[in-house]
Amino acid sequence: MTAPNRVDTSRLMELLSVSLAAYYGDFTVAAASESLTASQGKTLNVLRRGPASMSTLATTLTCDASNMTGIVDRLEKRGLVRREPSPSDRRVKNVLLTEEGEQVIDVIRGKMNKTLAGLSRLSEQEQDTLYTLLERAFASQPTTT
Amino acid sequence: MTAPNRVDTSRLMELLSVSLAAYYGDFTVAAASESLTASQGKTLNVLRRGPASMSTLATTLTCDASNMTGIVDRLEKRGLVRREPSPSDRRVKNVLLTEEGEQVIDVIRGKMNKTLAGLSRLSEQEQDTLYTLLERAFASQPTTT
DNA sequence: ATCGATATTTGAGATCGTCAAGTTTTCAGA
DNA sequence: TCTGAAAACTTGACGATCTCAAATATCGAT
Repeated sequence: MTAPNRVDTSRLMELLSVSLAAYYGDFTVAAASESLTASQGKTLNVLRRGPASMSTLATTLTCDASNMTGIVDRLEKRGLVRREPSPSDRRVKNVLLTEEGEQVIDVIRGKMNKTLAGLSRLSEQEQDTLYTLLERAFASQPTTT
Repeated sequence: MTAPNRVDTSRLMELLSVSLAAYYGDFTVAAASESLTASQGKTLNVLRRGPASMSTLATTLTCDASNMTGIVDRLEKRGLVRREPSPSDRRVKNVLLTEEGEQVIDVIRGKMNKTLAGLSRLSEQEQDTLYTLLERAFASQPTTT
C-alpha cells in the first residue's frame, strides 16, 4: 500500500492557482509602474529569452495571432520592441527587444518584491528542489499540440 | 564559502514564469471550452473557496472593484453566481456560486489535462514537497498592503 | 503553374481594465 | 445626535485585450 497522501492533487492545484495569482498580481503591479499592461509585460518577458515570431509569441502566450498584432504594435510604438522580417521566410516577422525594452523588462522583474521576498524565504537547496520539481511538472511538455 | 548555487534566483523566476504560463494557458483553454473568459473562470475558482464580497474578489484577483462589477454581472446573467446582501453590513454584497457554477468550475478543473498530467509525473512525496515549498514562497504573504 | 497550408494583418464586436464620479452605508468623534 | 471621513459598490467613458472571420502574401509540394 502507498503511504497516506497529505497533499492530494486537488489541494496542490488550488495552491498553484493561489501562487499564480500572487505571482501574476506582483508582476501586474510592477508592469503598471512602468506604464505597461500585463499583456505587454508578459510579451516583453517572453522576448527576454530571445527573438520570436508573431505566431510563436501567440502560442507561448496562449492567445490569438491577431491579438499579438495589436500588442506588438503598441510596444513598437513605444520603442520597446522591433519587428524584423525573417531572412529565411518572408511571411515571418521576428520580434525582438530594443535596448530600452531590455531595460524596462529588467526593471519590472527587479520590482517584483513579493515574489523575490517569497523565494528568498527558501534556502538555496530548497530553491534547487523547487526548480527541479517545476521543471519536471511544467517545462518539459511533450507533443503539446 | 557557500556551495555553488546551481539555480540562481533569476533562473528560478524564469522557470516560475514558464510554469505559471503553462498553468494559466491550460486553465484558459479549459475555461474557454465552457464558454468562459479567463477572468470569469478565475472568479469562479476563487469562489470555490467560499462566498466573497465584491471588494475581496477584486483584491484577490488584483483588479479594480469596478471591474468586478461587470465580471460578476455576466456570471450572474448566466446563473453561475448569485449576489446576496451581507446581513452585517448593508454596503456589502456577498457573491457565491450557484449549483451550476460549482459544476462548471469543477468541470473546468477536471479539463486541465496538461497540468494534471504534469503533476502526475511527480511522486506523492514530491507533490508534498512542491506543496510545502510553494506554500512557503507564495501563500503566506504577511502584511500585503 | 497550381493548390493547400502557414504567417500576418485588418476589422467588428464583446469583454477587460482603469479612472473619475456618484450613491449608500458605516463609523468615529464633537 | 450630528457631522464628516471613509468604505463598498456601481456607473460611464475610453483604451486595451480577446476572439472570430476574412484578406493578403508566401511557402511547399505536386
